[in-house]
Amino acid sequence: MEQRKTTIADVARLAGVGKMTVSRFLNGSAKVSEETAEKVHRAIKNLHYQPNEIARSLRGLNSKTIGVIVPYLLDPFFATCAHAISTVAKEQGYSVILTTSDENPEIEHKQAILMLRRQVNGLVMIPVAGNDHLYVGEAFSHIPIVSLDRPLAGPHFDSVLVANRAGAKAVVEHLIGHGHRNIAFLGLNRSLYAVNTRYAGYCDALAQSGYPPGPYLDCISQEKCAALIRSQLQSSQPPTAFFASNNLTMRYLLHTLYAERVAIPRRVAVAGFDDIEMADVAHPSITVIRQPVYQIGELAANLLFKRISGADVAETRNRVVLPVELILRGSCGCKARFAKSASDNFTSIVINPETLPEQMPMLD
Amino acid sequence: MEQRKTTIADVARLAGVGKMTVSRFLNGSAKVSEETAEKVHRAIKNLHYQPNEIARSLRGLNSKTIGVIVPYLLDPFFATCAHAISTVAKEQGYSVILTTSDENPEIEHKQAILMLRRQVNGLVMIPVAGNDHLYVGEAFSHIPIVSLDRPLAGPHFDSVLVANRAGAKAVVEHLIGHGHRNIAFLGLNRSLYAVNTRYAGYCDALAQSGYPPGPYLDCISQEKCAALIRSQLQSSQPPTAFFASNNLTMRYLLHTLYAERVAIPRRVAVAGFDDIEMADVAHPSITVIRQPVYQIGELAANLLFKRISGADVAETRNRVVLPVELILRGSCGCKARFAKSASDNFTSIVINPETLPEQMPMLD
DNA sequence: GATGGGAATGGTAACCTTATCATCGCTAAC
DNA sequence: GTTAGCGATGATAAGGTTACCATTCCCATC
Repeated sequence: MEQRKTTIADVARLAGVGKMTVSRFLNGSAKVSEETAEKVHRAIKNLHYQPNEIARSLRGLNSKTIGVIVPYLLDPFFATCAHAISTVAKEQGYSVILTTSDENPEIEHKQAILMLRRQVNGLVMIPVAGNDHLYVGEAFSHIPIVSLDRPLAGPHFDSVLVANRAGAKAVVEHLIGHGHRNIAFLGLNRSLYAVNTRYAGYCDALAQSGYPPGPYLDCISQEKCAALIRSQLQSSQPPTAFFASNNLTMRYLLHTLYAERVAIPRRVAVAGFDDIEMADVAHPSITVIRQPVYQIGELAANLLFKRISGADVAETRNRVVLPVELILRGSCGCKARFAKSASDNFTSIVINPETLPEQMPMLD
Repeated sequence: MEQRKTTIADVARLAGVGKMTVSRFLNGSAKVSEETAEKVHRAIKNLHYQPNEIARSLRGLNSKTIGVIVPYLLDPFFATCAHAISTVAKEQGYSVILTTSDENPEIEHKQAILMLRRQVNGLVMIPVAGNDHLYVGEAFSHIPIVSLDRPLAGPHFDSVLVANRAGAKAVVEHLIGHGHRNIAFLGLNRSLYAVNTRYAGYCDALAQSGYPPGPYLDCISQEKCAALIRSQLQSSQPPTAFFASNNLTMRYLLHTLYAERVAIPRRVAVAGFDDIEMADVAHPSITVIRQPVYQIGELAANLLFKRISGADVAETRNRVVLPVELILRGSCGCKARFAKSASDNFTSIVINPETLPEQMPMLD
């Protein structure tokens, strides 16, 4: 017995007014007399009427919806971005259609098109690595997109990035300052923008001191990564420091070093890019580059809504590169200490991008 | 120059056929001749036509959309659930409208109603603590809801929970087995279902051995929590073990103990509910109850789609209580060792809920 | 040759809302 | 007393799609 939903017509009938009057009452788009308003209000209450946003979207120009595509929600970095975007959207009265691409170009493409069909007013995405994203230029020719964490080509697309290269350079410089010159790099797939850009910064720092790059450990899986680290430790010229280029590789690294009972930082020093949960309570605490994760998502969302409102936004694309922080803790060889509170950032050095935009291998 | 979007009528005109033929071609709802299909296909390609899902939803009975409400995405537990739900929805061809309630009843209410207005076919939610949720019974009288992590009252609502009480009891029993009898409990707001239920299990275990409950530390903030722990340590009868009832309190606990240089497990033993990232590489590794987080989300989504498909689901409500695992690592006093790989679960004991449903303070 | 029936296709209405224009009643101004 | 103007309200159409029914055409059947 699937009864029909109550509509604005039902309300109008019960209140003894026209549909338009009800609509006006709901949207406040024009004045309704005190008396009529009362009648309509009562009718709405009695019928438990809820306006149909679908019909509203169809009629109007605005679905009040944005799409969000992230690779995963399992990674705290992505989850935090998604949270920030969701929060901004809520404040703006927009709903979020969220999906995960699983770092798979086909899924991403399919989901992006689906969002288009759902008439989203804009899209915030972390584009899948190694995809050319030609389709977005075609399909989203009239709908703004903001990418974050990774650049995205397109005439009216904005990107929010961080000082990957400068940050990596700074932390590796710091390791060099501690006397290290054979520093291993833990990375993932080379097609990942962040890894690649950070690798460049790592090379910058070494080159600046006249050293060659150390070994590049491609951490496809935890097992593979552990094996690579172990073989490095047993080589004739073992690295004296490891630089993990993101939170995942840091986890692999620590896992392996703890399991092998390698003393940090006595035998090998450790530093990473991307702060990880527990980095401050690890033993020793971990020196990292911290990204302003929440702000990245927040800024991306704000840029999108600026485009959506169509205000005074130039037709040129924006690329914002945010500074990062070097958080000096114990694993690099610095004197370790424990934070007194969550907001105590240890020794923190702000790293600004050298240049805007970064002179980095980019996809466009 | 905002050109009108191309519609099914444009396609029909260009292909020289009726709208219905195009619709049939798109949906495969009826046969279309080879020749016509070809014409329509070409027209769609030429015009870059994309069907309007909004219009489709308005006409049909099905928006192919579900709503998801979680308190935060910053907590890995919630993020993992959201990821699982998103994945299932994707497989089912559904889109997800996701929002965060920020553990705020008013936001939750508002967002739930908004989803209703957007004609979602179902809702998966982690209900805000301490809210009676009377409104969902009214508003969602014809739309299925599945709650997870926390129970939700309602005639056609399902819930997915875990063996909170039995799990907490098991891990506290284990601590007692190590000789502890003064065990402090780290909790959050008492209105949180999980905390409350786990506290009951903690009391069960102590009572079973004839011991009174230890101090309840209400960890409102990291600072507050640290202060409470410190004062406990300095009391005349300091606890010899700490039980952290969720991942957040565990983080606070470890942070404080490390900062205070308290030897684990020599001076105090530690165990928790909810596995945390890095628990296996912490120093020592942390004994916890692990919840099947991803499966919770997955199961919740599957239950929802069973309701949506309206198949052979009885009108009675389901309450599923999943088993948890006791992962014995070093912090409880057991002989520590390191996992060889991500899938190596150390010593793991499956804890089944004693009874179904749990005999716990529930909201209905 | 007439008829029945199935396959392919088209026309129309409906989904629910809001923009637009029209209407009505009233007051203010001449 | 007429009219302009304004405020409140209503009728209609449009937004893009699909369910439903009608139509057309052709072949098989008697």
